[in-house]
Amino acid sequence: MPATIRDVASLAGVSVATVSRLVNSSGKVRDDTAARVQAAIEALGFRPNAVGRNLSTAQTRSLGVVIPSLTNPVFADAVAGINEEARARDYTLMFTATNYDRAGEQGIVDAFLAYRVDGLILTVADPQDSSVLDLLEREGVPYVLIYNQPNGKGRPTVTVDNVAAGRDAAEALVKLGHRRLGMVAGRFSASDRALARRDGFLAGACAAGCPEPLVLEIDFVALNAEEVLRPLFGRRDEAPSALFCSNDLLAMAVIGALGRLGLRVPEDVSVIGFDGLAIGTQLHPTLATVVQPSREMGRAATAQLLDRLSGKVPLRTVTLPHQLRLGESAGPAAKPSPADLQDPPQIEDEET
Amino acid sequence: MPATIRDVASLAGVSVATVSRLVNSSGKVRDDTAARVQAAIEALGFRPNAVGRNLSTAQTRSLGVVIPSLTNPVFADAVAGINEEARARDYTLMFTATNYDRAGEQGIVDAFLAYRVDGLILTVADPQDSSVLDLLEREGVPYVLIYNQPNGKGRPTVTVDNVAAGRDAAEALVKLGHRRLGMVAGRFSASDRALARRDGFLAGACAAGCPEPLVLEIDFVALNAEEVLRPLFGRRDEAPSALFCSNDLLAMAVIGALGRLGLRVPEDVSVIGFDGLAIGTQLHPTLATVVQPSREMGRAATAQLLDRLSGKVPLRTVTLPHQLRLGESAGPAAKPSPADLQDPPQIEDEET
DNA sequence: TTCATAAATGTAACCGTTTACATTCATGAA
DNA sequence: TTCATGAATGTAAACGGTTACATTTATGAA
Repeated sequence: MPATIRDVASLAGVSVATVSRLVNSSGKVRDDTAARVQAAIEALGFRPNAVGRNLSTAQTRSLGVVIPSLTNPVFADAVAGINEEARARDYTLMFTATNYDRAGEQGIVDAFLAYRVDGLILTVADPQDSSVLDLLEREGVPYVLIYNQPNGKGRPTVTVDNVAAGRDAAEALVKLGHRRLGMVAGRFSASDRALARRDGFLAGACAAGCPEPLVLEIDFVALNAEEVLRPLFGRRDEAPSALFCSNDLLAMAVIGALGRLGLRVPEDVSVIGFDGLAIGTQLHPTLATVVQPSREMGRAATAQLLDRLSGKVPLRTVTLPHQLRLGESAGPAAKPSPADLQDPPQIEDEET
Repeated sequence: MPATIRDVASLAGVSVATVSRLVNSSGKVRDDTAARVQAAIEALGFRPNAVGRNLSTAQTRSLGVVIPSLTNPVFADAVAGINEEARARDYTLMFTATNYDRAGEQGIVDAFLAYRVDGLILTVADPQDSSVLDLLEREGVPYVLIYNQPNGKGRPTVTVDNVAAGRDAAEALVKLGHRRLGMVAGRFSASDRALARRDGFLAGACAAGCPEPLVLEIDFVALNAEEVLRPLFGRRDEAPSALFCSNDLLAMAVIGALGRLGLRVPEDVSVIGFDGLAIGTQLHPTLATVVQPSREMGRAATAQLLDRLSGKVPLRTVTLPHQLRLGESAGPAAKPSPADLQDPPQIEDEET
């Protein structure tokens, strides 16, 4: 129904080649002809059909974006960055969320490949062992991961150093005087980065000579932080005085749950999250967190992919700096030295 | 480079038509031929090129999604719903956020039209006066709005009744004993729905015989709720005892700011938000809010659009039910009548 | 004026599908 | 065996652009 390039050509009395040249500024056309063609274009409301063009040029100027979920704002932030960069360069985004459904990844990528996206940006469940990524390699379709932890396979990723960040979180808590640390995480099976953060956190705690932190795995969807935390704080003397949460959303829920359990943050328990969600700075107490530059990560991944698409710059793994933001939710441990002195005896009593 | 239908056909020793019939189950092909073709498909790793198909069939099985921002989880929720429904029906999503840039809407929709999306789902700045929507009407491309408040122009929308919802919020607060109400909103110029909520809220307050609530407009991006609220609560006896926020994110920031101002929620000030973000139920105090079924709105809009695309069901405006969720952040007004008398002295005590 | 040259424009094949229509093949009744 | 019939398959023309190459037109030097 809409006008085609041929309609324009015949109305302007020129050939389709001339119209194409004008539309794409891909060749010279005399001023008066250009005017005639332009008039025809406007008269017909001609809008070049990208499908035809894509078929002919064998590229679509579109990118596929695959992330686990939009429910966690951290991904939304990354997509915002991707969106900005893509738009600036006149690329269009095909988008989908997998809802952490590992099998679903395949179907989605299949669809994107059918649409012949020029490249993809994804966060997958397991980059070490991903049939989707294998497929992309095989088909030679360029892609960049985000959030996924770099890995032996040398897959191009834009991320922060999750291990180091986890260690930093531990060190920050230790510096505040905490010794009994704990970690609350979503399902590790769905998040290689949460796993890396845990490793770093445990290493940091260990290096500081703390007892091995307790690690709690919480189902993110059927979230009931209160129930999960209650047993942990049954005996205050054994309970952790500081909790590291694998993401900010979880940290917010944990702070809420602690409040409902009658525990004050940070006076009774310190909490530090991960992500650096903007809303964290608005809460009371403000949320201590490890900030990762999500928007920037989205931008960087997109920029890299598009650079690769024009020119042949190879894709590589980029580690962006994370940053500790010590909000009010992380405070000094209560009575540092007396507590430390009293703890060991208690423990030994128990053992004997 | 990838195999085409012709490659498959010649390898299998059949015509392209047969391959096409098999791939799309659009005609009969004998079992043995089918097997041969199937083998060829697998041998070559043939993946039908959607671009070619789209050109030929003049439809793309893709939808354009245009929303103001992903930073507010409420939109992310809607997109999640859109995503689910689209995926279930084998449609692909082209996505972009406008960042509340009204002029940008045009470029985005132009791009989507160039790609020949089969339909669009959007939230625009001003549905009353939108060149984008006019364009879509003119081109006959089906679309459904979400969040946008229904309007005189009869544009198909999936939303809640924002006016009624605003009124409900006012009534709920009044029922809790509050009389001095206030509202905090983002920029009305960017949100017709915030405007509608305000209208309803004011109407509700008025109907209950309350003094006209103060309405504060806050720039959402350069958010500094504390500065904005401080003057308001300088004189406690004149300050509102309950605040209605035009969205949950804002409500969370407001609660945080009140905390920093030394005011307790809900003991000193009640706060009620709008959206029903999931995280609200995890906070402490839990967030009182008007719940709108965002995910469902996304689903419904998509379902409607897709129904329209197959079959000729006309598009219409759907108003989904909202629901008051009275969280802990909204509590009874402090000692209705005596408080009014005692408040001023208390403040003066603190000041001296 | 003539001609070489460059500028402007046109022609038509091609990109990878679908599909109307034509053709061939298999089947079973006569 | 023959033939009508329906099933299976093939042929070729779209779809809406791009672009290599051919052709025409304008320009200016001789």
